[in-house]
Amino acid sequence: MRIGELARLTETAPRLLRYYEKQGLIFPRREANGYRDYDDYLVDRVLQIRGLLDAGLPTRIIKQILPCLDAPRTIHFADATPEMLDTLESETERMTRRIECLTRNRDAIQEYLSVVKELA
Amino acid sequence: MRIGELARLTETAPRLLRYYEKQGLIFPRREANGYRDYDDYLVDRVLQIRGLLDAGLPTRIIKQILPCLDAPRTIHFADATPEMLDTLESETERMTRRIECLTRNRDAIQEYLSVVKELA
DNA sequence: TCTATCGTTGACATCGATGTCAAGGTCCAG
DNA sequence: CTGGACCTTGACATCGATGTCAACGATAGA
Repeated sequence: MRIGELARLTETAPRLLRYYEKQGLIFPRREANGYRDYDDYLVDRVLQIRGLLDAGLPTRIIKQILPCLDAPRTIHFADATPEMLDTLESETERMTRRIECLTRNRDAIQEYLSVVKELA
Repeated sequence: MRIGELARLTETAPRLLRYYEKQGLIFPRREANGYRDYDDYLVDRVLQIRGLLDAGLPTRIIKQILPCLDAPRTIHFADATPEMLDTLESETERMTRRIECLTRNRDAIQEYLSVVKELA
């Protein structure tokens, strides 16, 4: 599919799809006329990228994470340098801390909301 | 305490403590000489702010969230306008989506790491 | 008192994600 | 063949969080 369709399917501006490509997150093929040609699986890919971005991860890290999440699961040994494994390990720790912080605060807000509603 | 000590305790540059103040997240008193004077409880406050920022929330939202999380719990009815309750509700939904996305991807990375380690 | 260290404000720079616009090529429907 | 919709690249702008620097005042220890 072309960039416009992917943009509609993922609610992502074409500008950003090109940006994600420049950051090395997606690699569309090209039609003979130069137009980008996106495979269907890139819909999920882009949604995942948006989710991770929204969750606070920078494209630099997402780029390292994505190859590990490909389905069907292919273990990319070539990519699995010790430094990258370290990066991934410390990144999962950061993600866990984020999850805890988000959960704690979300629960506190929800409790606040429920108290306010009860008193209404 | 003064800004330098708070900076050490929270590992946050003084520049940012002033920035958070300008964004309306903290309100230190002033000494007679103009120096900012931070209460002890602001250590936790700043750590919470950093956690929320790191979790992807903008200061604009954090500013609305913080008053709901004060301990001892004081329900600020004056602040609890319907619009703000709406904001908080939709923000908790966003936080839940973030948590799910982070959890899903973290688990996938951890599984990848465990597989790679097993094969090592 | 001198000096190092810390504090103040304000301006300007940077960085990543995103918006916007210009100039031009492609494609298709009328 | 023409007009509108879509694509290309590239430049420049914006926005929030953060870094850095300048010019200056306050503090504290030798």
